[in-house]
Amino acid sequence: MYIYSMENLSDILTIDSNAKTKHYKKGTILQREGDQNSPAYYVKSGLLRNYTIDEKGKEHIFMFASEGWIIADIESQEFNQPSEMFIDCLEDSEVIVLDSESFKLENLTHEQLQQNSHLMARRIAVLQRRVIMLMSSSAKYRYNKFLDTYPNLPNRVPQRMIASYLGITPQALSTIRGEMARTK
Amino acid sequence: MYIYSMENLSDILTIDSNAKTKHYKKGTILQREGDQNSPAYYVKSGLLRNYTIDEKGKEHIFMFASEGWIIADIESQEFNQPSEMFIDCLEDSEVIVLDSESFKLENLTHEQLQQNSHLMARRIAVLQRRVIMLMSSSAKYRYNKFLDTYPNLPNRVPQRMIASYLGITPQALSTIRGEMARTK
DNA sequence: TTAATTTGTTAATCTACATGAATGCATAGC
DNA sequence: GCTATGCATTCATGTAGATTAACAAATTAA
Repeated sequence: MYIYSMENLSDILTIDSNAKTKHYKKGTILQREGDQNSPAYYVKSGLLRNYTIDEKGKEHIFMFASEGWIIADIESQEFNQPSEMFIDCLEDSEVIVLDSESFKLENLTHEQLQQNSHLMARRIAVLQRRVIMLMSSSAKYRYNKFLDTYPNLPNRVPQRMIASYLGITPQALSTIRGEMARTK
Repeated sequence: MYIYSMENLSDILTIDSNAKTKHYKKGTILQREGDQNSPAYYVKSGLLRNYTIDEKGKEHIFMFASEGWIIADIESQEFNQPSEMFIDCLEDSEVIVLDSESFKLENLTHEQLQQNSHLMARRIAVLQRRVIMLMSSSAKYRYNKFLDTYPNLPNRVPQRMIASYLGITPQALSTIRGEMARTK
């Protein structure tokens, strides 16, 4: 699974000329664990997230995708396996659904492959940083880094989901915020 | 930075026909933080690792690369920035050094780009799993998963480095191993 | 060979964060 | 509009793993 931003919509439409914009209500689940041939979603407006649910029933959020981002389950696409993750809408959203077929590497032009490689390289960079942060930084540090990196998200995303993204409980995040407010 | 395996050497040589095999002694540092134009390394024999060092001077290992793997700093290549990571030899190693120039997307054929995309997709899958594991699993579980996934590495890699890869201290890993040995 | 350095183990203590529960607010459904 | 469900906060308690330190075994250097 990955997310990346694209310069503009015309790029998308050369990938899949059949692509149509769809409107989804907040809370709509676009993809479930177990789905086959999971498509990619380009977000025109609104906000999506993808996440897994572990054995204990706990959600773990990988990524938020707002305007101009693509979100997809790269792993299931690469290995042709049923998806292990969920994608849903945190706001009413306009989304272009890109058929999994049109995203297959065989169907991409040289240019599109290059573009794709850049986007994947960036995705790798983000994931790598996140691994390092999880291994070496406190929850407080990670939260501040999150605020720096995605300054517009905190207004739009419930705190329990930010906590999930950071890998801590909502209670722990609340405590951190309390401390920060007091220390000022 | 990423690592991936390649079917055979001929693939490599079409990428960089000038590539020569070099021999390095155990402990040799191939790349340092701050290096520019970091190349990719194909491991013919031996064992490499890449890692960062944080503000407190602590090492964090991203990956081990044994025979047939490529290791490189994708992030620094993608953004043309000085590398933030180290690469060194854990054993005497035979390595093919692939010039950063020959790895630029502009110089790759359509086939090579496709190949590259597959490898990056896999790398993303691995990193994603690692993020999830760090967020949801105990050190003990992660260690056992590591043993399952890389059964030949524990003999070749010192424990403190396995601990570093897992994101725990050597003492914690030792305790876990002690418990496992006792429980049997 | 001996000395010096690195490695792995064990144990005592400390701390960041989890868990569970109670409370006040906001949001959504009817 | 009222009720019910979900969300954020706070507190009390529990625990995994960090830290510090001491020691034995293995490796490297002289």
